[in-house]
Amino acid sequence: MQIGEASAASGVTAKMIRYYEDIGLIPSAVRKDSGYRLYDESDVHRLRFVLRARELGFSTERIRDLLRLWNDQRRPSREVKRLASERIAELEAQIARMQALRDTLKHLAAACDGDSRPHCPILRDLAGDGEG
Amino acid sequence: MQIGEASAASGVTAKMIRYYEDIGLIPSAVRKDSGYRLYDESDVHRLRFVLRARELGFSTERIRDLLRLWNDQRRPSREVKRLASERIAELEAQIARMQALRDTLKHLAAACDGDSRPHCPILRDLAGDGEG
DNA sequence: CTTGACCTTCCTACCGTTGGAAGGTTTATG
DNA sequence: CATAAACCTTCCAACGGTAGGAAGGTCAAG
Repeated sequence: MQIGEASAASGVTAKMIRYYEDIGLIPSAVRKDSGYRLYDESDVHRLRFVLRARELGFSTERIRDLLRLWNDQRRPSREVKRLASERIAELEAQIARMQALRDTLKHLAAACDGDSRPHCPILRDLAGDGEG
Repeated sequence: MQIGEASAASGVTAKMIRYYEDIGLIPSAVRKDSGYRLYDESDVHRLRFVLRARELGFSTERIRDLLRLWNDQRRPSREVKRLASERIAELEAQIARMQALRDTLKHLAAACDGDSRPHCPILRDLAGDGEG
């Protein structure tokens, strides 16, 4: 099948398939005489794997690792679990950071009247008026 | 003061100060005969405002809005509060998305033995083996 | 033979930030 | 006065991941 069909079957856009090939995340596709890329079911399977890993927020480099482990029949599941745990830790850290921002903004917003008058604790905070 | 001192006083790198000027987020700095940019306390104050807004994750365009409101003595605080509320909603959405990812990964990681054997529910999920 | 869907490569942009190269200016010191 | 070193200037490129478009080649059906 050509790239369009592989794209439809995998959910990865043709643009991204070419990009993934370009950066070496997936092997170079076989070409027809015309230069068109050709894919088979196993390529589509791999693209779906990449898509799912991206949906879970793994970076390109981590997906590279995951693909390598996927292809390695003798992998220790320990290594896969470690990558997942690292991703979980990243997510926890990001979540905590965002929750802190949200809480700060909520406090500020709660203190702001939100009417037609100019007085505003939000701007006051941004301006650092309560800092030193 | 020159850009280096303004940078140290505000916490915004000289690189970013030039960039903010370039995109019109802050006004063009006055120049010495040598071409060096010159700043005063109010410039530093504005840079700190921008830095704080960025720390809270506001986009450049939102910061543009916030600066405009900050400078407008007749602003309705309603508008500031609305921007903050929008940012809170963005954060809530991002947090929820990341929590969902984290939970999925936690379930998968919990089901993975993490030993020397190759069997791995995480790779199984990524490969979509349980999808159709 | 033409239409149109599909493909190719290459260049551009987004966002916010960082790095570096190549060169000019200012200040302090020998 | 010369020189070093700290500072500044502009310009160009990169990061990650994705998207858009231009200019052109290919292939099937009508």
